[in-house]
Amino acid sequence: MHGIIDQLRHTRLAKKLKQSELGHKSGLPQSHISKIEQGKADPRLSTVVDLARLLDQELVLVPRSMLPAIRAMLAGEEL
Amino acid sequence: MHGIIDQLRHTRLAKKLKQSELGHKSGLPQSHISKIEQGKADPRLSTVVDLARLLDQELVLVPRSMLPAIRAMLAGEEL
DNA sequence: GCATAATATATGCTATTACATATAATTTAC
DNA sequence: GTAAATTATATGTAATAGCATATATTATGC
Repeated sequence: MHGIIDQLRHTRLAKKLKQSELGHKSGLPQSHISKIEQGKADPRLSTVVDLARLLDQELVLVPRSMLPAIRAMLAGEEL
Repeated sequence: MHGIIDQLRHTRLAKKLKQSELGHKSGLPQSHISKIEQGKADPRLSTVVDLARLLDQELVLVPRSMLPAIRAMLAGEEL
């Protein structure tokens, strides 16, 4: 689970956004963003979807068997 | 958000699993599975990740720009 | 070093989820 | 049609997320 949260945090940093800015956009207090990013809160699915979208990301459900192919695709995009 | 939940429900049906079976595997009561599947509860991220894994699925965070490519890939897999 | 910026921690309250259990309603199979 | 299977709804409790606000701590920039 905290793989997704770590990725969200990584993306926030890459976009040079502060926790307080993301909090403001999402309606959550900066302190709660901090808790979520540190794995100290288990956020609701809707909260994670909202945060992801604010960072131009989407949560997708995929068959586990396709994970390698999808990861390869994402890795290629990063280059 | 309920796109993911709908997909989970669809996957459960495709695997011919009952709500009570999924509930038992996940430690959640069948009644709560029902609520989640109907969008009447906003489950925690960890709950959704657990349910997904029990159905051989994974939640993945992807750049929105890559959604079409990933969806195309997933569609290909279904054939 | 110091001021400022940013994040982490604390406290408190409300609403909701998670979970238990029971039962009502619907669907399925014969 | 009816019984059995399955899902939906109800009630209750405990734990926690969401949210507000404040402040402590750490990081950054000069």
